[in-house]
Amino acid sequence: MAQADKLTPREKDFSAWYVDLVQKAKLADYSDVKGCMVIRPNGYALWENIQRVLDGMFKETGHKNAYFPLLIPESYLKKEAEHVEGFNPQLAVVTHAGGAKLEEPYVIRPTSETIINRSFAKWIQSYRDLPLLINQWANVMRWEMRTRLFLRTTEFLWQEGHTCHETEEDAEQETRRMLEVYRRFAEDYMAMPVLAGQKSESEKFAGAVRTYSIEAMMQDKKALQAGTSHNLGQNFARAFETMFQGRDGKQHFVWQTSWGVSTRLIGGLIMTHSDDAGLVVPPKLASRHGVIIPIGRTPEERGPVLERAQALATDLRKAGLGVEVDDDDSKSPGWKYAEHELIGTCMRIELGPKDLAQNQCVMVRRDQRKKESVPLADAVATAQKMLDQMQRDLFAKAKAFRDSHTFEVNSYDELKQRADDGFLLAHWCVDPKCEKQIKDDTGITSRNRPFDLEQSPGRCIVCGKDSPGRLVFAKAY
RNA sequence: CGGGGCGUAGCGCAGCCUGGUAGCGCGCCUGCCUUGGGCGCAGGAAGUCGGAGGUUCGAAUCCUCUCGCCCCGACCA
Repeated sequence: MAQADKLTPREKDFSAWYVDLVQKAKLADYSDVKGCMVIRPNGYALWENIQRVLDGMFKETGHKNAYFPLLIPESYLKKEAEHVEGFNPQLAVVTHAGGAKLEEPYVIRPTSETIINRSFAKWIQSYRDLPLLINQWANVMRWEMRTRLFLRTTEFLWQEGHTCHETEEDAEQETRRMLEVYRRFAEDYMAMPVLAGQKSESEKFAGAVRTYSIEAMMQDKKALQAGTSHNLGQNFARAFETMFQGRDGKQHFVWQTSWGVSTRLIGGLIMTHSDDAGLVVPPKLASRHGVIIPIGRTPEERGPVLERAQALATDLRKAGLGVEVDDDDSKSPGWKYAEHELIGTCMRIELGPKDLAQNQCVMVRRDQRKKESVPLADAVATAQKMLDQMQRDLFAKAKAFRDSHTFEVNSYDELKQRADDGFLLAHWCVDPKCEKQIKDDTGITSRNRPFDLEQSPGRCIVCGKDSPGRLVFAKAY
C-alpha cells in the first residue's frame, strides 16, 4: 500500500506526476462536468491566500472591488471587432431561460471588458472621475479543447482589474505598474521567478493595444504565462462610448487597462517547487506551516508527549504560524510523515519520549527533509528562522534552475535543436510570419520581450532581416 | 473535430475472448494490538457492472445504438 500512494516520479512522466499530485494532495478533483474541476479545501486554501495577499496589494494601489454580471448580452461582445473574433470559439452561450427562447442570447463571460465598459460609460462624466480603478474577483468560462487541472479548465477563478485614465501615458503607466505588482507577488510570495516583458503582436490579448506578461519556468522547462496586463488604448472606450469631458472642455474617450491572474497560479506553484514526495508550498502562501507528530508506545509515554506537543503548538500559533498536532493514534508516525509531505505541510516537528528526556524536538523542513534536533526552548525562534530560510531557498533554487536552462540562440538550427531545453533568447524581426514558422516547425512560441534583458540589434533568426532585439521563446503551457 | 484509451463497491483494478452464485487490493466501520519513515490480526458494511434496446432459458460477458470522461493533436489564461 505504501507503493499505491506514491506519485509517478517527475523523471518518468512529468504530466502524470502533476495529475497524481493534484489529486493525491487533495487539491482538486475532476468533476462530472467536462473540463471543469472541483477545487478541494486544500487547493482552495491556496487560492484564498493568493487572494488575500493580492487583494491587499490592489487596495494599496488604490483599486476598489466590484462585481459585474456573469451573463453578457451577445451584442456587447460584438462591439469590439478583434475582441469578439478572439473569443468567439471559446464562448458558452445561454439561449434559453425561464422556459423560453431568449430574445437575445447571453454569453457566459470569458472576461468582462464589455459589460464593465457599459457601466463605466455611465459612471464617468468628467476628467474629475478619473482615474477609475476597479477590480473584480470572479469566475469566467472559456470553452477549451484540452483541459488540465488548474492550468486550463473551462471554468476558472481569477481577478480582473479594469481601469480608466485621462491620458495614454497614464494608462501605460498603470499597465506597467500592475505587471510589477504581479512580478512582486510571484517572486516574493510564490517564490516563483518570472520574466516580465511585452507580448508579441500575435500573442497579445484580443482587443488590446499592448499586452505584457510575466513568464515562469516550470520544472519540465516549459513556460507558464502567470499573469497578464493589457493596455487597451481606446478600443473599448470607442466601442462603448466611454467618454469624459476633459480639462479642455471637450469630450474624449478614456484610456483603459485590464489585467488578471487566475487559479492557474496554483498550477505554477505546484510545478515550480514540488517534488516526488508531494506538494511543496512557500511558507508565505501556506496555511499549514507545521505539524507536530507526537510519538509514544504506551499511554505513559504518550501522555507527557501530547501535553508538551500541545503547549508547543500554542506557542507556535502565538507566533503567527499555522500549526496542528496530529494526534490521530490510528496512524503510525511514518504514515504521518509521508502524508504531510504529500499535502505540503511546510515543516514537521517530531516529538517523542527520547526528545522529551533531552528537552528537544526534531524539526524537518519540507523542501529538504533533513532531520535537525532543536532545543524546545528555541523551538519557536528556530521554526520561524527555518521557514524564512525555506522561502528564500525555494526562490533561489527555482531561479538557479531557470537561469541554467536559459540560452541565447543565434541560428535557426540551434533553436530547433534546443527546442526542449528551456528558455531560448533569439532575435526576431517582428514579422508574425517568422514567428508562425517557428511555431509550426518546432512547437515553441514567443513568450515575451523581457524588460530586464539588455537588448542590442541583430538579425532575425528565421529570415535574417534586422531585429530590434531578442525575445524569449519556449514551449508553453 | 481527428487518433487512442477507459466506464464493474469511495479509489485502483480483475472478470468479458469461451454467457451460468460479482471478485481482489486499498480505503471505510467494530474490536484487539501497535507507534522514531506509509504496523499487524480478526470480524463487518458497501455494487442499478455508464445508459437504452436486442439475442438467449439465462448477459458484466455476445450484437446495435447512445452518453460520459481521460490521454495525444489543432485552439487557449
